[in-house]
Amino acid sequence: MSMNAALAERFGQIAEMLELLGMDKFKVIAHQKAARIIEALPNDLGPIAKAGDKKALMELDGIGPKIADKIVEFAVTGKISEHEELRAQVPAGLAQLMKIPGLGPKTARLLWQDRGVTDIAGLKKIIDEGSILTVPRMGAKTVENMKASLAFIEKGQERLPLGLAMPAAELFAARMLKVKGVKKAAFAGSLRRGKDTIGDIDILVSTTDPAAAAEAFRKMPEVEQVLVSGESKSSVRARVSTSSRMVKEEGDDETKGAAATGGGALVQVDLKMVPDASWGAAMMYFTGSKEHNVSLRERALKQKMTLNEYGLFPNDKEPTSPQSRGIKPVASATEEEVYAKLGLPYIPPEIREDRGEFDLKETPRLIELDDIKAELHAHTVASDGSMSILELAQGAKTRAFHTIAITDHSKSQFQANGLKADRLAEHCKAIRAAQKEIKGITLLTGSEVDILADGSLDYPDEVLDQLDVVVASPHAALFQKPEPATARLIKAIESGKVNILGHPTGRLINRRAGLSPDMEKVIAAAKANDVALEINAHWMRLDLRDTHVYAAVKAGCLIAIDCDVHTADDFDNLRYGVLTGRRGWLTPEQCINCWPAKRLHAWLKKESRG
DNA sequence: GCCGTTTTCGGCCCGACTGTTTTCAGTCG
Repeated sequence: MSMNAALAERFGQIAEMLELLGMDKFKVIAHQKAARIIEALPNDLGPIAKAGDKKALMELDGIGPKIADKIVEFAVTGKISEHEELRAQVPAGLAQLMKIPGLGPKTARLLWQDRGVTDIAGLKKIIDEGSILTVPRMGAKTVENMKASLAFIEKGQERLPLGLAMPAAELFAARMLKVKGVKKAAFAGSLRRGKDTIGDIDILVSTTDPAAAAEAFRKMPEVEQVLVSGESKSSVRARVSTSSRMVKEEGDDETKGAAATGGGALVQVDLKMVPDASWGAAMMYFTGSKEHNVSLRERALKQKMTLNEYGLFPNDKEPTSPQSRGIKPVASATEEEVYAKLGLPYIPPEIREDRGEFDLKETPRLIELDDIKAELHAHTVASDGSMSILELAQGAKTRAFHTIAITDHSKSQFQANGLKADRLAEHCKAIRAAQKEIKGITLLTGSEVDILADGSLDYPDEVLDQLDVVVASPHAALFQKPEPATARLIKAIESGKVNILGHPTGRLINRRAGLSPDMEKVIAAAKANDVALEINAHWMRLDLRDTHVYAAVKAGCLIAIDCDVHTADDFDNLRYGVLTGRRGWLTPEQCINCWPAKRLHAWLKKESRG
């Protein structure tokens, strides 16, 4: 585990334990915030912390003198004394208790101090005995809900990958649009912000008939449990497909798919209903992030206004909500006008993370799907792809790309039928021959060459020199420690033979953590050597991840967004790569796939590479 | 514990829903 991850984990635990002890909630929030900030940092805090550079640490938003001290203490001793002391007081199993939906810190504390419950097993015991009913505020219904939530978390609830959640959310929204009275329907939440995984699916509708919308929502075939159902919101647990292709093919046919088979993943889906005049304010509220919204509301208060999901209102400091008293909002119908009245440019959803977006003077021109004009990472049947060279070229041409690079695996990927040098030479001939058969798109010869554990490349220089494009990627030895991983990637970057560093960490979402190199150093090396860092657009990879893209973009490093095409459907993953790029504030200028053919081809031929 | 376009002290977003309650606490997003 990297130093940052270990620190974030400890601050998260400190926050949890303080909460369980009923300590000051703002101290809790401060530690939660510190954990979140540190988790998202691209660079390793180790060197700064070991040097005792408190001042540098305190420059980070949310890190003050006390937390800086704790970071230094951890870097030097490997421990945080406050963390150790709290652990001696609070049973470790209580954290698990708080992960049960509906069971928060107050209840966990009550169960612990009143009944001696210290973990989930203890909770189950008093549920079975029935003695839980004598705990204050514990009635039969609460216990029933608790049992359902226990069953839910025992199935192991992973966050749902973007590529599975988005097709499902589009299906739900499309259905809601057909319900009587519904004027608009869209998904919001972390899904709209393009996060790589999501905890639940948020659907917003504007409607004149909330009761009809709620009923249609609860009766959808995927719904297995209704959690909440009120006048303006409903929450359910629904089963969604875990085969991304199926949802697309399924369309709006409600009889097939996950709901019928019982497969798939169980996910919480929230429906929020608002009048159409509140659409913009509601979209902002429901899109988040929470941190972004808190900042917006604080900003509103400073301007003598108050912001909620119904609109931006003058702040008359009355205790009841302005909309309930018929006060007319200053802005509410569109997100643009709400931002404008707060003195802000429109902020794209993907960057609403309270990470500098409030300093923007105008809306940044972030990359869009249609900006992408080239695919530079694709496999054919020569290694582990399912398409021929011509089929691949045709697929790229259909998407109006001007260029596609054929980059099959190198020899060490024997399980993927990687090409030895002689086969690669033949393959390049075949690519050049295919070029003669298809017009309107440029075919480039290339390889996805393995970066071996020591950082050397899987082909000798003279082989790489023959190729138009070299994508270098780590595939094996993905459990390396951060230091050798950093050296490995930098050695590949500095080889002078590489155009693009492919899926730099090798992570697989929910399955494999991959490498944890010092990304700040990798980014600096890539910038210095004019190597582009890839955002692999496959939803199981999204590697670089958003925070790495953000750091790379700030450093002026070039980015490639590629689908790593193996089958025809893989081209459709591009939108996830673009969303990840947008989360990193990526502009088309900094993304080589957006460049005109001439500029891209000239860049690939740069002299430093062969 | 953090932070400053009122502030270095005194704040720190806002509303919906549920279940258990006789008016509200706890949880969630």
